[in-house]
Amino acid sequence: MGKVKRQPRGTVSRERIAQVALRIADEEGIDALSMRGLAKRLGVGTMTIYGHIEGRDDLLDAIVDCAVSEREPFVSDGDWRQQLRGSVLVVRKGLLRHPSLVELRARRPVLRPEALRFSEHLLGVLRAAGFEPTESAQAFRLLFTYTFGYAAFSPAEATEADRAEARAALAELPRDEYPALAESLQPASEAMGGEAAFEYGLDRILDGLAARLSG
Amino acid sequence: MGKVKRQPRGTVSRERIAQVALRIADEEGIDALSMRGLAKRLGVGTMTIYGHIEGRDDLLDAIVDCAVSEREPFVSDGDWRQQLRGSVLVVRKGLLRHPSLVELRARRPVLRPEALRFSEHLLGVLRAAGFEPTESAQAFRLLFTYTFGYAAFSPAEATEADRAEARAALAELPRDEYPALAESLQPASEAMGGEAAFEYGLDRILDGLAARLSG
DNA sequence: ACCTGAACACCGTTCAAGT
DNA sequence: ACCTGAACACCGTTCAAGT
Repeated sequence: MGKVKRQPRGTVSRERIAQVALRIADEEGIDALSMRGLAKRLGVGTMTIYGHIEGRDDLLDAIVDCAVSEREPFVSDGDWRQQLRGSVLVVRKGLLRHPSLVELRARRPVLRPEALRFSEHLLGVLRAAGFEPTESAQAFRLLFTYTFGYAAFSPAEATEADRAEARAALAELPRDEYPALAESLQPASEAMGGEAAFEYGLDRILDGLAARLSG
Repeated sequence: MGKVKRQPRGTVSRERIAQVALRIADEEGIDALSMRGLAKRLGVGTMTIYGHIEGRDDLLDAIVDCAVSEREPFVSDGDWRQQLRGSVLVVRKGLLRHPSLVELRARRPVLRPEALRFSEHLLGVLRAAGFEPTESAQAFRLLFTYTFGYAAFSPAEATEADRAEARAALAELPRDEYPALAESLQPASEAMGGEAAFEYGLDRILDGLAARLSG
């Protein structure tokens, strides 16, 4: 295909490759991101990528760096609870903007320095609030797990087709064996949006942590 | 290779295929499970599988059914809090035994009737405890998200090599920029095992939910 | 009826060759 | 120095053929 003109040398760089790869991963998922497809999108030969990126694992690291680089600052105002709540919501916003971060984190631990600033910030707030080091680590894990878990396992990110499929599957269950699920199909229960449900859970977690300090 | 003897007809069935596939998925991950590799393990031609399973998606459904079928019964004794706590721990045990369930759920919603009994049970306990339908759905999502999120994102399931890599990466961070993470490298903070941390978080969530009923 | 090899369109990565 | 086509060992699935 003569359509795609070869770019002059030096046009692709680690950063540019990561940007385009991040876009593909966010839009179509990590599985749909291939070295060959990425090269085609960049207008270069497949092997050109290997001049700037060591391989698929390194490409995923580059994607994380690219996605994390545009994060908003964490919240450092207010009491410890406001800081945790605000900072968790900042990260949630980042995960909504770049859903591939969740998929990437599920595949392997993310140890990029910039990505670790979330851990550092939350741990620092918890320590300053009065939690001992061990409990701070446990509380951080709770908040981290909930934030990433919600993004990974919440049905909210599903398409309308997915939601229709879910409704159909639930409607086919025998009512007498699944009475609570049947009730949850009522409009009142479905009305709750993804953000409201996320904040409900976050507030229960913060209530539970607050009880540890005041008790 | 004449080593692998052909099995007589009818030896493979949907159940047997699912059992072997589940084993591979649990041990090596969903990505390592291939139709070709599975067929080789079963001692049949690749296309024989397609006589019993519609395709890869159907294979994953069959795996879920197989893994869920051996779950322990949920806890129905005690007050609502004991029932929630006990039932969540039953599911956590199942996820530890079959880690591929977590990977599968992360890829797409699981709508198999037996798998939905977890939702049904927890929703029923929450309704009986006095939560309204909408709040029951939110509280269930919180518990579900935490349980699956912990299995997906907790570093506990990592190998010793992974943990060493994590320690090395953390040790290389500039101490003055990551003081709280540096502190968390101390032995006292690392001593907490995966189960203790899971139950810590679960208890904070239950505290937060209890506060909603008593407040 | 049940099983399966060949073929097609993919994939990541190595290697040797092009400019 | 920088880029890349061919090749290798994979993948899921369709199709037509074997028994």
